[in-house]
Amino acid sequence: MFEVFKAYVRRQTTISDEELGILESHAKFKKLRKKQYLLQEGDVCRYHCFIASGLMRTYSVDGKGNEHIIRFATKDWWISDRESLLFGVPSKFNIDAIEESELILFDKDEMKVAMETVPVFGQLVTDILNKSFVINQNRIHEVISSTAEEKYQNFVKRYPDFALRVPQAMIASYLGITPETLSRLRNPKPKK
Amino acid sequence: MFEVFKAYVRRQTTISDEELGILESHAKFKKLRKKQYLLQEGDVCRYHCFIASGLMRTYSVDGKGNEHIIRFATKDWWISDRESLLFGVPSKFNIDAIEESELILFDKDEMKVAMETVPVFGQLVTDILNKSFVINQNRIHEVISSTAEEKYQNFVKRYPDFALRVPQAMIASYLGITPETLSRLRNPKPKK
DNA sequence: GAAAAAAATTGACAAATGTCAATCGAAAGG
DNA sequence: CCTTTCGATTGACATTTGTCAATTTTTTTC
Repeated sequence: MFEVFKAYVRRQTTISDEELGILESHAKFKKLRKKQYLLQEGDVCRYHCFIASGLMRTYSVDGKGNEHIIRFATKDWWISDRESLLFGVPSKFNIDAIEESELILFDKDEMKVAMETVPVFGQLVTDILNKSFVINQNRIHEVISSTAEEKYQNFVKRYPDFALRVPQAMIASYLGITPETLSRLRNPKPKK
Repeated sequence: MFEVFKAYVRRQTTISDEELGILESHAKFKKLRKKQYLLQEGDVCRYHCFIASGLMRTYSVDGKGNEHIIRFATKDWWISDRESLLFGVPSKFNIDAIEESELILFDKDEMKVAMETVPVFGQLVTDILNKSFVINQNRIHEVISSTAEEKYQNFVKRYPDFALRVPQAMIASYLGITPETLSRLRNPKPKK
């Protein structure tokens, strides 16, 4: 399973086998079935998680029992609750598997060591953080400036893969609309 | 003006006067009157900007001429268009001064040098990035899961200062609602 | 492949938010 | 001090989106 991670890192940086070995020495592995939790609300997030295969989501559950998905993540993406991880506070979110998934976990402290010991990896992680920031910024922009329909169109364009693999109700949740509204966007009334 | 920046850095890290001197050697200064641009849509953002005083905003203008404010920033905050800065692409956003502002600019490349030469500063900047990520994540969560009223209440609670200094129409724009809707939230119909 | 469960659709209606125009009030400039 | 401009409010109405319940369709499980 670590091969996926190696390939991922090699694709983005120039790194030696020795260095990859160091990273592997800090890694733990985990397999999740559909619907299994990686993190539950109230828990403290301890790991930076790399997805070797599968499909995951991060979401909250509000007072009325409604789920709000803030993020999907799939192969070659990282997932964690950064707020909980960074500040050691209980997470507001749940993370679970939409599809059976294989994960590579790096403990918070070991991650720090790994990033310092293998600077190219540290740089890679910082680059990811920068890109994630930009992606979030753009999502904020979209969500405050677009109609439900535009949001859905953009979602399909940006994440065609998710549009196929994720149940519609979850996409609606990610977009901040109800499943019924999304269904109606997709099946407009015949115009006459 | 650099004193504000020094105080800011000293508050967050242990840093020597020599190191602060190095940082100063990379800094440029800029003063903006109300409504003056720091960055205009289409331009490439070249600087990391620290706000020594004043109040700034980042926003886009859509096809209908409507503004969408994605961020306010004030004293001791950083502002830039990270996407444009990072990737060298034309910015989708405008940045201008809501109030007369004093800025300290660090050119992209010089910033990199500064962060490497003064590691505590580098760490500080990375920490800020991490925190910004978390703030954005929380904003996304809020905007997909809250009503207009909740968003406004949270805004006032989180940024009481902005709530006083920023015109209501801009707050509405930040929240992704119309000024009329915000006005009505604030002045509910007498109930009988 | 039948039964059960989950997901998506649809209808009728309610609630929230947007649009446009008019008015009011405050404050900024000459 | 007056006038002009900008910001905020309000009303009437349109549009979008949500809610709830009933069906239909698809997928899963045995």
